Amino acid sequence: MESRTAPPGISLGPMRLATWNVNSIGARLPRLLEWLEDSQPDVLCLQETKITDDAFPTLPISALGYEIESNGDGRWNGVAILSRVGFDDVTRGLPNAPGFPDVGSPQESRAIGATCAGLRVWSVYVPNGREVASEHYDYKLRWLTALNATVAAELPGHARFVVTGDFNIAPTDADVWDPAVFAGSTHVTEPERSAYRSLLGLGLVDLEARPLKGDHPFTYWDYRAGSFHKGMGMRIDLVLASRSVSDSVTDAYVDREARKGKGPSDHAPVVVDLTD
DNA sequence: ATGCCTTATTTCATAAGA
Repeated sequence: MESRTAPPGISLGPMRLATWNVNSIGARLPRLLEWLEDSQPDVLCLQETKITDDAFPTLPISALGYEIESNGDGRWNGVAILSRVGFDDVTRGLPNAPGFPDVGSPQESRAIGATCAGLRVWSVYVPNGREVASEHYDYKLRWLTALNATVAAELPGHARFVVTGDFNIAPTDADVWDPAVFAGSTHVTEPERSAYRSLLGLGLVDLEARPLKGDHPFTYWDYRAGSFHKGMGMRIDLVLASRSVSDSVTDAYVDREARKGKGPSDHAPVVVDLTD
């Protein structure tokens, strides 16, 4: 497919952007293909693909008109971007991300950036953190610092800029089904929320999607204990956008329908419609 | 008090997720 490159300041018409933590693209492929046909995103950011780049199921996805850029290391993690409006300037990994378990260890596959029809997009899977005061939590905060640095470096040069994906941060207490349950847990601590607010401080806007049902735009529900049907969710999949992008939003919603039925991911897609 | 579910893999058990 021919790549489309937009000159600075020129957008190429309406665009549907989406993000979805699919919890294994191998297990989710039938649901993903069905969702692509139904929802018709122009650009889809994926997280937790859990597959190497070589093994990525390119054929059935390209048959629907999408090009694929992925950054995967196999069993865990893994991110990708699907685009039917072309790719430019693909970046695998954050330029300065720490490794794990040591800062100097190889970088995990948690970020991929690309420019699609003039929109600079980062698909990110922020580390979980596991337990506060663990090495995993420290790693999460270091990783978020690196993400802040990347945004600070790139945002000034890209009027149309988005960083989206699974942030593993609930920005406020309203973003979890019961704040009392999360007291002392990761995802809600002040350092994590401070890292989120730092991203906003750089000039990004949190495009808070509307729920298709109920009052809470949750994007994740644990598989266990009937959490989805009881409304026990969290808003941790975010779309953070530059002011230019934010000003062009015509709709943004959480597609909770994708969380229903047989073999769903534990996350729902977030869909954002943009116009000129 | 804990598991509850789902995933991939070093598979009939484990690690990880959030």
